Amino acid sequence: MSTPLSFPPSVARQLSRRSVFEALLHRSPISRADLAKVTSLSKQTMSEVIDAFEQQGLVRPVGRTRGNVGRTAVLYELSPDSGQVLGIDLGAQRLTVALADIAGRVLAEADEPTDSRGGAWTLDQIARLSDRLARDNHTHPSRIRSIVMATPGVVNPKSGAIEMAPNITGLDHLNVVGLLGEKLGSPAVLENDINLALLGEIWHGCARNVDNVAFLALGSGVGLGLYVNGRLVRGENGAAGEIGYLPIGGDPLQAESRLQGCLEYQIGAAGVVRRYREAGGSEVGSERQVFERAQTGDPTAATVVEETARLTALAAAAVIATVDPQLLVLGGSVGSRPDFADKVARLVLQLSARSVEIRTSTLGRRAGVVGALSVALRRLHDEIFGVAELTTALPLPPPAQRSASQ
Amino acid sequence: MSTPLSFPPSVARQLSRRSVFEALLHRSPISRADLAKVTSLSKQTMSEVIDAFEQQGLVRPVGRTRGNVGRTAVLYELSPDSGQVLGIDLGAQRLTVALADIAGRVLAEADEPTDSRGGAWTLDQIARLSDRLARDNHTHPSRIRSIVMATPGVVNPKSGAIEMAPNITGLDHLNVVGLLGEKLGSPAVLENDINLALLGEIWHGCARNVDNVAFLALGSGVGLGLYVNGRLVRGENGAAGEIGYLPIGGDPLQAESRLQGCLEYQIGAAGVVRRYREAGGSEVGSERQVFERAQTGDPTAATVVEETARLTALAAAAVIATVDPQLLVLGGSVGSRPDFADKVARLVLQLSARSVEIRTSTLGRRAGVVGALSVALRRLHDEIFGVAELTTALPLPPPAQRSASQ
DNA sequence: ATTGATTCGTCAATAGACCGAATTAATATG
DNA sequence: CATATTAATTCGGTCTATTGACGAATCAAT
Repeated sequence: MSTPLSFPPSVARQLSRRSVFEALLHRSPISRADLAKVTSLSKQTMSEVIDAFEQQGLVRPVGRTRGNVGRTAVLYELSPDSGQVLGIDLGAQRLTVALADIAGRVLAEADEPTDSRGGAWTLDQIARLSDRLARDNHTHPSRIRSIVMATPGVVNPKSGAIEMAPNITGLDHLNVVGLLGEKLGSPAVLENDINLALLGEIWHGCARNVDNVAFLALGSGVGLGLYVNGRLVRGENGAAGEIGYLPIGGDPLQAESRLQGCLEYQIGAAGVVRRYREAGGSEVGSERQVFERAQTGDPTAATVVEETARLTALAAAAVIATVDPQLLVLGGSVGSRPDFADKVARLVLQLSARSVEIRTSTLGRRAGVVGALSVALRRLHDEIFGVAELTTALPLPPPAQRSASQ
Repeated sequence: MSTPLSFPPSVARQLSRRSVFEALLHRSPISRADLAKVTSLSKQTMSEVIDAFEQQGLVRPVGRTRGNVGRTAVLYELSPDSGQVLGIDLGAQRLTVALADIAGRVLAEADEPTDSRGGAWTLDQIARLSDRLARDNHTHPSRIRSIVMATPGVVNPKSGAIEMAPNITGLDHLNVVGLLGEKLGSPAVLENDINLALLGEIWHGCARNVDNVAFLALGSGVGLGLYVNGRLVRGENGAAGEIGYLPIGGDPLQAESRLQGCLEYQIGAAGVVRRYREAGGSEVGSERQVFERAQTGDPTAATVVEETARLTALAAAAVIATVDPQLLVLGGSVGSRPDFADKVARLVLQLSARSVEIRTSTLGRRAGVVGALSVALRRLHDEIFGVAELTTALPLPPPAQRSASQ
């Protein structure tokens, strides 16, 4: 329970390093004098810290100031080759990989169709694509120090293993984290794709600087990412946001509802197609066609789309009533269609007691990789400058406690 | 943005003090030698810290060790009069007040019917009762250093003001925080009563040591408290957990639904009574009688109760699908009825994809005050030993960032 | 070209905080 | 009563950060 480690004076140095690093992260080419001002550390301390950083290869000089009165200052920035991170988005159709340096500068991105054979083939494909990406960018895979992969399905927050990956075959029984880390030579972590898309929107997308966000993704399935109090909500089993199981749109005790979720049975891609067929619509290959036909005047399709929007809005209203987010982001291949998102937004505002801001995803299918990068980056930073042990709130004593005196 | 204060070596001392305090909190009569072991600080440092604490009046010696080989050690405990906190639960019917010392030992508790005139009378009543409680316990109101009050309705998380208090008249337009703090002579904070009941169960009740809890309270109204990632979820407007507005149990666009909430219209106390009347039941004064009649064989009442349980379970299932808690606690005057809770629990397990532990509140109507005490205590601790500025995660740089070199 | 103002960065001195080792104090045990 | 054992203090040394003084490098003006 109680903190196992002592606090030698070096915590102070650790904190100093941390705040210098943070300043470097945000105002990159910067002089030691300015760093001292920003961090309100002394110039002296600053020189010591920067020297250490430079010896470590974390930081490098980039030119000097010019034009100002007074002596010129040496400018520093985070060294791009001091550490890199890899983000992977493993989708059922598409595999995307991106590389960023320690300062969060995105160096490169690549994607290709996912190997449909699944299992070990998929892992091989990931390794190959990542490797190529690194080499094409004049860097070496060994520089990569943190890897995060977005995957559909439920990721167990304790073991980090994939528990249900409906659309990618043969991954549930593999030690994906272990194998991936081994193949790529650095620690890898998995996270649900919707959660990472949400984090992507928070870092680079439409949800910047918002602390309470709900991300509703509607595509082949329906899912929710939750960001509350500035932190991702995973849930006890990693199953937070599995709103396919919301008791909305049908009888939740029915067989289909129990199997794939009451709501998902209706508004998932398969559900949309089924409802269109049941309503007498002609044969379609995918849910996309239903939406396209609705736009070109097919009344049956329009009704199906309308009902889909209504159910989506009900789900959104349920989430809003439960967590009261500041912002609702609509995403996914269906959810981010402008016509559809508009309908949903209008309905949500009618349904909710208080008004919520609603936006559509700006990163689209890139959201997953970007989010993966952001987590990989954060993990790397924590590894170098972590102060996790110090941050926990003072736990209150258990009830049994009674005064020893009197 | 960046940390405004510097880190003189005294952060180290602050952290040491903090961890010594924590150890004192949990293993109260304890010697300096043992403290040194537990915190893994040196005996030397420990003596310095304890000396300072003693001078400050935070700690006091209580006897010595006996019976062991070697020199006896002086035992210390947190001094009960070094700081006290007050918890208040302002209910529509009942006003409860409790006093605890800095170590979380509950010193006294008192309650009486709420002054039905509301507004300023209620505030006066609170001040009077609190004052009496302090004096009856040989302490002085001036020793109280932190006050937290539970109140029904939505509390704005930014201003701390009551925004909707449906059952207590004349409080919404008063500066309750200010007046209360003034009357009682120390800083006061408001929090929603269900949120505090949840925190009460987490501190002293049935949800100890659980990090993801949903507390579903069903009484005159219906509400939810959410505890996620070890923190309370308030929502952007303090309206998280307003599940009366879940689109369950009726048409969410209907006038009643929009006004008081779709779900609440059905399963709130008024809704239960109304449904019983509509189903042909004889006249009843309160929802309680409906539940009692159901138990004594009234078939109409039984049907109404059954439907209430079903809707409650649907709401619970919605919450579980959204946040995936480890534990669901049922509370409130209706929700904690054993017969009712059993029904709901059975239904929830049928409805949810994965099994969740379900318990009923163990603190009952005390939950609110206990939770208020826990928050008041935490605020006091943070005031003395806060390290809040250091705990924020390293923010990632914004997307605009580009390398200055090349 | 010289001088002055201004800013950058280092040096040296000092204070706060920690630890480990040695020392003194107080007790139980044989 | 001597001895082992544990508690607490004293002392010396290390690490970190601050402060003020000072040299170095530049722009601006004479």
